[in-house]
Amino acid sequence: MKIATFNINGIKARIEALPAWLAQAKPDVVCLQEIKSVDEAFPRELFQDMGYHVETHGMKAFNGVAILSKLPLEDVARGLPGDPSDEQARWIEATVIGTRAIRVCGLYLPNGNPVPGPKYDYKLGWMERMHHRVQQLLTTEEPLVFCGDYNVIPQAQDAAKPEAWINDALYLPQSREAYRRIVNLGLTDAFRAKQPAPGHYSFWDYQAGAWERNNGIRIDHLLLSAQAADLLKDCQIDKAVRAGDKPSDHVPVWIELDA
DNA sequence: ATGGTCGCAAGGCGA
Repeated sequence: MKIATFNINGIKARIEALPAWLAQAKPDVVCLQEIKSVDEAFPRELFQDMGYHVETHGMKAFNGVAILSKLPLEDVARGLPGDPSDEQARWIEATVIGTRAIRVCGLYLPNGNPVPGPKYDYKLGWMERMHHRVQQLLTTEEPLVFCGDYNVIPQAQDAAKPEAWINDALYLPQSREAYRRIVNLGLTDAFRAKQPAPGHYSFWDYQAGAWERNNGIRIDHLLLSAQAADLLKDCQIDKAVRAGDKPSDHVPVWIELDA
């Protein structure tokens, strides 16, 4: 089973590039972030016609996540538990029914800039809520995949210019510590496990020729529970997508599971 | 230190 994560930065802007990538990469499951659309405006028929079940958790203009799956989805849940006042659409879960059931969580973790301020406080609070949700799900002992745009650069080797990020919410020690606390619940960073060499990125800013200079960062991650990590066969970044027509500033990252 | 570029949606915010 091939499971991908892709921050598309707006479904309207990616209405051609996303189907083109799906047709070429043929993932079984895709978690999308920043659909920037309400559920009613999401072009679900386009993806249904390509053989995907479509579950969205959108909102007007910003954020928004979705899961596309060629396999049936069960027990869909929307929103990260722990704060009923949180109206931002950043979390969706579903169980994918393949040869075995896999719980897939698609997430769009808050950016957190500028620091300090309420946006950074929201990021850290959101990460604490995610820590709690991961703890809860781990008790099920199901294979779990937590994938999405984490807006965290885990280590210096995950940035072309780590020194440029030292005061940024994506790389501050507190951000990386909160990320590490989640990983240390017992999750495996699929890409790091399969591609230990530095210099692989999933995001290049639109500004200042970041792509042309390969000034990237790795912030899109697939974290696997032990039961899912046992099934891990491969993990790749589809870097070439960034050089395509009208690209997102992120590229897809995917895993192949023996399931 | 600043500005640089996109997307959404129709002015400015978010990244």
